[in-house]
Amino acid sequence: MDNEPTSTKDEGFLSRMALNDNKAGMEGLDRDKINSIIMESSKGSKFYENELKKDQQVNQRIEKIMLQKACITQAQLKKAQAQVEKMTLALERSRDLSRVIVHVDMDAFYAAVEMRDCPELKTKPMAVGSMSMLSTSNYHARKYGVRAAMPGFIAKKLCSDLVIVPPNFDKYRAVSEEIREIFANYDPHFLPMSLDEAYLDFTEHLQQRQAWPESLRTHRYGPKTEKETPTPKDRKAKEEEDLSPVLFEESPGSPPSLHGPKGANEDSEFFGTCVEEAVREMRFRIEQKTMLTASAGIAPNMMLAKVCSDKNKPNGQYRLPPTREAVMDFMQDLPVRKVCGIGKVSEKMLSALGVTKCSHLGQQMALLSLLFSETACRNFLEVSLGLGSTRISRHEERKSMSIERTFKELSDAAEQFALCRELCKDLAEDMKKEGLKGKTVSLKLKNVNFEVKTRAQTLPCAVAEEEDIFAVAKDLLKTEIDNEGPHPLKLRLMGVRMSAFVSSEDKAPMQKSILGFLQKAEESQNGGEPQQSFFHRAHAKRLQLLMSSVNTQDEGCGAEASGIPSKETKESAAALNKNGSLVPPVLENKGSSVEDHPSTSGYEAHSQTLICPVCSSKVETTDLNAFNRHIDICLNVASTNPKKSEPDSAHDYLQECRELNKQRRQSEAEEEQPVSSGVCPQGGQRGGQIQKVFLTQSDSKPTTSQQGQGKRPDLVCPVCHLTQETDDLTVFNRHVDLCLNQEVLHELKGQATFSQNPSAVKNSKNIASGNLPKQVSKGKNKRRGSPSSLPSKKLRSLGLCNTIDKFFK
DNA sequence: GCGGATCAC
DNA sequence: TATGGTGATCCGC
Repeated sequence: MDNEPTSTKDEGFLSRMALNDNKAGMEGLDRDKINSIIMESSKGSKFYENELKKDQQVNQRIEKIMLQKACITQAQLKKAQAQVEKMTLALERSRDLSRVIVHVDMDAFYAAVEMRDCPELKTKPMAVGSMSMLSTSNYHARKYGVRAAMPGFIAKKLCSDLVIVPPNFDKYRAVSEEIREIFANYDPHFLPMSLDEAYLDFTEHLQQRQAWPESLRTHRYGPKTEKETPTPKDRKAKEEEDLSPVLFEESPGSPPSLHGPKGANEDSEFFGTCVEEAVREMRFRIEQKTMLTASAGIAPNMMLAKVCSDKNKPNGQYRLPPTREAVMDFMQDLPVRKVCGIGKVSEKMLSALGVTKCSHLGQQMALLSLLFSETACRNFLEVSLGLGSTRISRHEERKSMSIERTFKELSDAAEQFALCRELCKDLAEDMKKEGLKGKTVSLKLKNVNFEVKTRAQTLPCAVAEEEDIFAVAKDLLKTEIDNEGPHPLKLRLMGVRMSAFVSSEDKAPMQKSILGFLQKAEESQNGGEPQQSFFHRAHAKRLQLLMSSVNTQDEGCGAEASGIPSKETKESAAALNKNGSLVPPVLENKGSSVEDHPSTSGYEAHSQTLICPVCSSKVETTDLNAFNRHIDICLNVASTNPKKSEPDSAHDYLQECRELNKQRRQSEAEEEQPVSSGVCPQGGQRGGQIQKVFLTQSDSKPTTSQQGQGKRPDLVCPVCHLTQETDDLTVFNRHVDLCLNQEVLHELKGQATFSQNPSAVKNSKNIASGNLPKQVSKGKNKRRGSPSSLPSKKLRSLGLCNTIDKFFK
């Protein structure tokens, strides 16, 4: 192995460095020449060296599995094969071909938008990005091997005429909104994967469509299309002729043009009732509205639809018939790399085992099941059978939020701390915008050799304030700096991430009006202090639970902005250099630790007085446990609500409170600190406990005795906006419940009605996925388990059967 | 829970 | 001159 001819190694390494012709528009170009240019441009750079290193690591992984493979006995293989067959049968039985899933993907999206808005670009090879990194390129540039994720300076070597346009994400977002409006007409619950990509379930639409008159299936040419804007702002007129030919002079696999002279009418186009016609119609409308083209794949599940959308790109579509035969046929020669979730590394590892096509996966399943993890194998088997998710579900709550920046070498510790603080500040802002609080803070560092390191710490309770985040990140950074000994850390990237969010509450932006309302009520209760109280949070949580069915401003997934901010970041780094006003944190850090920061010296509530949300009386304790007990007593009702009241989170909360109090007592017990920022850091947790106050319908608290607290202001229902003649929260809650429920019911009914009428579908797109008919989407629609997992340790220690048993269980 | 790695966009 | 940012997941500790 060590003396392998270098050519072999280079070849392997190419799979990492070189151009991958996986993307559309890369057919028939001089690969060797392109690759040699890429390699020449990279050779000797730190980046290149690091890639080489990573590639060697992959090679070692491969060596390992090859060794394991050599140890596998016939008996093991035979047993595995039997299991595979059993599993295959089970999967086969569960095969569902009844859904019509569509994956839509805009063609060279960013580049296409720029070309649309700047006609001179249309004839030129161009890309969006910077000299450091390109986001995407047009098809003209792709002929030279210029592609997304390639540094601009290398792209320039491949194509000296290349025009590089800086990205304009606001514009792309706006266009994305336009296409999403169209998506919603076909599936109000469509799943956006990024600005330019989405999955749609056409099944329902097609059922309705069968009964539609032709008029509903006729769409006019012109940028307006949507009935709401019959304005004659015909920007199209001028550019019509150079529109579609411009982007793609020759669209290789394109089916009949969208502009087929099908319609009798010159200025409109008819569409049939079948899937292909419906999808063609959707793409037509996208093009008329945005002057941009899209490609689509139609298949019985998401995995297949995604592959299909690539088949006739650009400006084309491909339908895979919903029969087992067609599916298996389709998978037969499909390269594994085409499947979402199988990347460069997995491809290489599989390739070492002779697996390059999806059919090989099926053939080698027994072997694979002995070499890869359960998760990976399950995925392999499903892929080999052409199975995938048949139900589209919107993403759940986000699990992390982060910010990172790349810059020119940064070695000065003071500057590093200053940068770290800046990142924490920005992150805290973002967290607040979404009302998030997290317990885990991670610091990410990349040194000038491109080596990446992450360090994390989990707090006993959730935080969101800049100071709290920084206190942790700073310590993590300090440790790394110290570890580097006398040498400085030479960084090229720093990032901060928050995760382990406590709950979904406090999604303030979704319901400003209600929160505003609550804020008011609460301020008066707290004597005007704009402090987030239990009252506030519990209300917010409860209302949100109810409102979540009405509100789906789910932005879908992140990863929408693959920004190329190198310029910006360099500037900001430079600014940091100059910014003498920043206290050099390294000094203040000397010998310091968390204790230096009052805001983090204890995570407990510092308030000396806590107000019970039920009886509104002051509870003289800082012990959250005691306080909770008080509330429990106040409540004195069984939480009978069957709705998921997140008992876990309540449990966690109590646990943490215990932990906190223990810590507090253990540490300097007498050191009483003032309230830090007015917001109790762990407040986010409380919803779990408090929420039952408001979720409990049978909650027949006699009086809640706010009377003693002075007159509560008039309570105005945030739904019906009527003042309620009561100051009893329980009564008021019941009223809001009724109002909300009615509204939800109304919305639901509305949807049922609207769905008969295509023009109104849009109106119902705000029905939350939470109200979808129960969908047991078995897999996440996201990336499926990384199939590239190393063979499990169990296997390495020869316990081969262990894994496979679990896998087939 | 942590850290490295892979993957998608 | 020069190789990104964000989020998710998996695996082995």
